[in-house]
Amino acid sequence: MARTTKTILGADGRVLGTRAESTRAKLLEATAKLLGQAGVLELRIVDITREVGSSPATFYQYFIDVDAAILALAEQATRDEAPLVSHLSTGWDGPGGLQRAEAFVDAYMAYWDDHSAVLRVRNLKAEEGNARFREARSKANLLLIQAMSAMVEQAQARGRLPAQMHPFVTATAMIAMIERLLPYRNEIARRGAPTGSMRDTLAMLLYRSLTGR
Amino acid sequence: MARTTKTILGADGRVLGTRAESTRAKLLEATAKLLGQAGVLELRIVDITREVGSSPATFYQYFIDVDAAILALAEQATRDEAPLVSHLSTGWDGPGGLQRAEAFVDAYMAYWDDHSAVLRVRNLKAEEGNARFREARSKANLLLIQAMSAMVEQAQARGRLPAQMHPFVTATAMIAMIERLLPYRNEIARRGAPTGSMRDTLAMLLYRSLTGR
DNA sequence: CTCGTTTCTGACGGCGCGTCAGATACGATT
DNA sequence: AATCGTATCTGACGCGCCGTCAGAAACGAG
Repeated sequence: MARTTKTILGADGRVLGTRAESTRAKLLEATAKLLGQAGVLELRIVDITREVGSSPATFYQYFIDVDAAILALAEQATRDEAPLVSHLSTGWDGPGGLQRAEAFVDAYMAYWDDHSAVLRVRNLKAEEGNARFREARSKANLLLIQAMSAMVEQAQARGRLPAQMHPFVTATAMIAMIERLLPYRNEIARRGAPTGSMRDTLAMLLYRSLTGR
Repeated sequence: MARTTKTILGADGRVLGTRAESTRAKLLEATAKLLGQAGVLELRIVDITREVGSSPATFYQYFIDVDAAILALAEQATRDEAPLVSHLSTGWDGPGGLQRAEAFVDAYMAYWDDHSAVLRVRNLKAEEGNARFREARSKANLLLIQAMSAMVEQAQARGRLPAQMHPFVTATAMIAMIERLLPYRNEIARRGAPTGSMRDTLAMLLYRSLTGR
């Protein structure tokens, strides 16, 4: 296999110069911005190019379609997710375990806030059966799920969690829960739940389900 | 407030005759079908009407836009979700509690399978900030969340769950977890997790988090 | 069979899509 | 500084879907 340098390519596979790279970056930025303002369904390539002051034809020099651009953004998000694993790999046993769970929830919430629009679309497409996006999602969560699985296995070995809990499934469920609950935040606030109760509850649920304590 | 009979109305608010009602139903059915086959992003009104063998103009006699049709489908799904509450209202304490949790998970999975495409779009639009869809989602889950909240409160009163777990947030988190995990099913299966391990794990997580046992 | 009402549709202007051939900007070379 | 080859950009086009309207067709009450 050829060594993969991180050279960025255009839609036709050509290597990009500096000017082109900057244009591509601007297009991605505009895509992310519009995705956040309206929904995916309203996203128009014309609007993206208008945003950066160029022509629709330019867009197609960098991405074969909108999906390709969104996928690039999703991969960017994946890179930002990796550092979160540091909150898990230390383990949550012993004193201060719950605090570490809370720190993880905080970090995950911040991460999600930064990328919510893109992650939403990534997950939608993954669920709709798009292989590329499903792959992107798997890859993004892999490290976290592995770390959480290890926590479950350890808790099971110590007899704190029942054996019929499948570590991988449990870990995936935890990610699912936290991923999904964040969009509900406003709704929960509207119900009059005190600020921070979401963080505390989520941390507690993770802590209990992963360590068995 | 006037008594609301379940009269179905057209896009202009007129009362529909039998012929019209059947056309409307066919359009909804076609919408659901296409939504399941491809994604929302590929859903074309022309295709819906082609499916039914009528003209695009007909569609607009019943729904002001695609969203209106999807919303109607979502409300249909809401009606189908209500019976699930019977699995919760009996409580999961005492012997056989875990089995009841498993029965609930089974029922929820069946429900989700029937409506996945519509629910996916409903949730996407809700998360993107669409008020009508957010309302539809709240309403759909309300009964389940209330029942789960009551379970948490009871467990807290008995000292089985910590007080800092907010009942409403916990309940919402449980719904979020189960809702979200289902689309991962294939992926989980691909990882080699045994059939049924997802059901068992999910049931165990719900059981532990709601009853504290 | 007639006629008023309900329901359907053909046809149209508008707009975004994706593609091409040609225009423009760049920067290396002399 | 002028030239030239290449990298990058764009105007313009044909296509298909959108959403609307005026008129056509189907219905059913009498």
